[in-house]
Amino acid sequence: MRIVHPEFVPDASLSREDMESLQREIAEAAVFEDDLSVDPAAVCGDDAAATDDEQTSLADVDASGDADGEDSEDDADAPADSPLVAGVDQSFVDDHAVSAVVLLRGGEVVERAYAVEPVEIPYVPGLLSFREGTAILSAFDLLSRDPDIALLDGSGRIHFREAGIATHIGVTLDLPTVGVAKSLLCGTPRESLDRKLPQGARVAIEADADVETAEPGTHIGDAVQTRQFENSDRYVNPLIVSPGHRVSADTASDVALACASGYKLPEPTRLADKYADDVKADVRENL
DNA sequence: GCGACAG
DNA sequence: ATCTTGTCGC
Repeated sequence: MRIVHPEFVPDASLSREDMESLQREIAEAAVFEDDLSVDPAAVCGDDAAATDDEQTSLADVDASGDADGEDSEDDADAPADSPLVAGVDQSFVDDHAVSAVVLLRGGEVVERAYAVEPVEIPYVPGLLSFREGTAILSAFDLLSRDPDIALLDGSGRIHFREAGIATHIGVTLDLPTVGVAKSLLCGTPRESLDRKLPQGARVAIEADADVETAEPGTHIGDAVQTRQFENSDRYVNPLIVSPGHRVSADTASDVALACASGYKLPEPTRLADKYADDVKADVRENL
């Protein structure tokens, strides 16, 4: 898909100082309120408007792609009107980042693409998008159509400068995005997360002194329990969900929960994670 | 100097 | 993220 804001494209050659100032600009351009073209409740297929046919595609998806793999399948027919949801995740092979994007419509995978780009800088908390952003944008460029919304691994607004990877990519592409992280980068939960939360529960995360661009107390995201053990003493840790761009904190969590399918990770992100991992084998050779 | 932080 | 055995639970 097309880059709407070239000035925000992540540049790993920038100084840490310039990266941070760019993030402040991105945060100001970001919209942390709903501006979606779709109904959050219908994002991941069957719901109230439950359709009909269901088939967990397994042998319909193939593979292709090289230093910039791609492969599109136009079969799966889910409600043609339901939103196109993208799941994005990265894996690494030597000094290269593999970004995988999976497109779902009504719960069915309709297209996948992945891109491989050399990693330029090490991982630095708060600057993740400058390390993985190039690969992500390359993968998005291979898609044959534009998603209505995308779920990315990592934070969005829950970030020191409210410009996590989901926000950076969302603003650059002017695409509604949701950040889905497995742990909290910053901010303070309104309630302790050290206890077993029931399935579907959400605990607000508010800005604290670590979030330098927001007034303390601002609702910047939620800890969301997308999955939980029922008859056990053990428990699953909640996911940390936050707005990337053009979605509110509540809607971001609604989307994550609507895409929950029995696993901790929402289906889009879960499938992208698996795809990114599967692709690693093929990528190792073409290097 | 100490603390501290997505993937 | 990545490297890996065993273990728990449905």
